[in-house]
Amino acid sequence: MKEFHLEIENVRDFNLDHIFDCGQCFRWKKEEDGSYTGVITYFFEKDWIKAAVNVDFKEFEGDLGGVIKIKSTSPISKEFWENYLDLQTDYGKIKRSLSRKDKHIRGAIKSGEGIRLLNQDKWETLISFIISANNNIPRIKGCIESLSKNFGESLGEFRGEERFAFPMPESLAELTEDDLGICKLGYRAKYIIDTSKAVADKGIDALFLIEKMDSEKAFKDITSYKGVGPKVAHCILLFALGKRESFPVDVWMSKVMLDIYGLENKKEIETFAKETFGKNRGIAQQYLFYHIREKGI
DNA sequence: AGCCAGGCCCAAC
DNA sequence: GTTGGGCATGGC
Repeated sequence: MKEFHLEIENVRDFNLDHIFDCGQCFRWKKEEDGSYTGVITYFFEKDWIKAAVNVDFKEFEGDLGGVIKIKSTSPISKEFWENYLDLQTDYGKIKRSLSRKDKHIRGAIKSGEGIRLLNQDKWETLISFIISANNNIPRIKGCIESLSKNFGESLGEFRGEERFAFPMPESLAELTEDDLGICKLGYRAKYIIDTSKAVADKGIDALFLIEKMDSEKAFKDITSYKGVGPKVAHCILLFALGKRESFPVDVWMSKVMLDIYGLENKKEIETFAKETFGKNRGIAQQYLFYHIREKGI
């Protein structure tokens, strides 16, 4: 099969393990050589991109940044990757700003210093985080792979495995709960069917409209989909709808915020985060999430 | 066995 | 508007 190659140079504040293993995405898998292989299913500039992809990163000595090397089964523009990998954002500046707050966030930033918040596909992220509710990350990954294998388009073999795109809204919308049984989604199956019908019905454009709304209105809109409560909504807003002021609080965040700052409940946590970390508190959240999962308490 | 996981829905206050 | 029970599945 033909492979398309692309390189992006002069990249800083970038670490594949931190980016792909910090809980924001579920379809990237580490290879033995340290690169990551995954599948991109993305509605970008009025069309679906579907490709199996391998991403590698070589960092230069000293302070010279590094180069991202991308191989994919179909051609994908540099503009796509700059947006997807959030390369236009100056993370050095954000980290310096957050670091002024206290030693705790400084420590968290140090353990996940190469984190970048991806700008992910809206549809895939919506369904993925419905699956994430009251679930654990390895099983979430399994459910998403199963959905793709059973109901997504085959992209052929890439690096020794047949790869599958994430299913289209119309494909999931026509399924019954019985059909979804093989994916072991549990009680989330009916939420996924309901939400898929809504998206297939309203069109993918409805998700793009949310991106343009202010956070409060966007939150109200996204929580109208079945299976999307406050926490899942914040994840989708943060990871796919450009709302870096979203601050998801799950059981891990509750643990770390209690441990570090002594905050007992969700309302306290949200108020503190807004006052302390400001408009980029979603990025601060991701450093903290990575930190607690990496180091434990 | 029982507890937990990037919680949500819905009925009952 | 807030609270609490019920909920599929698999790992530990």
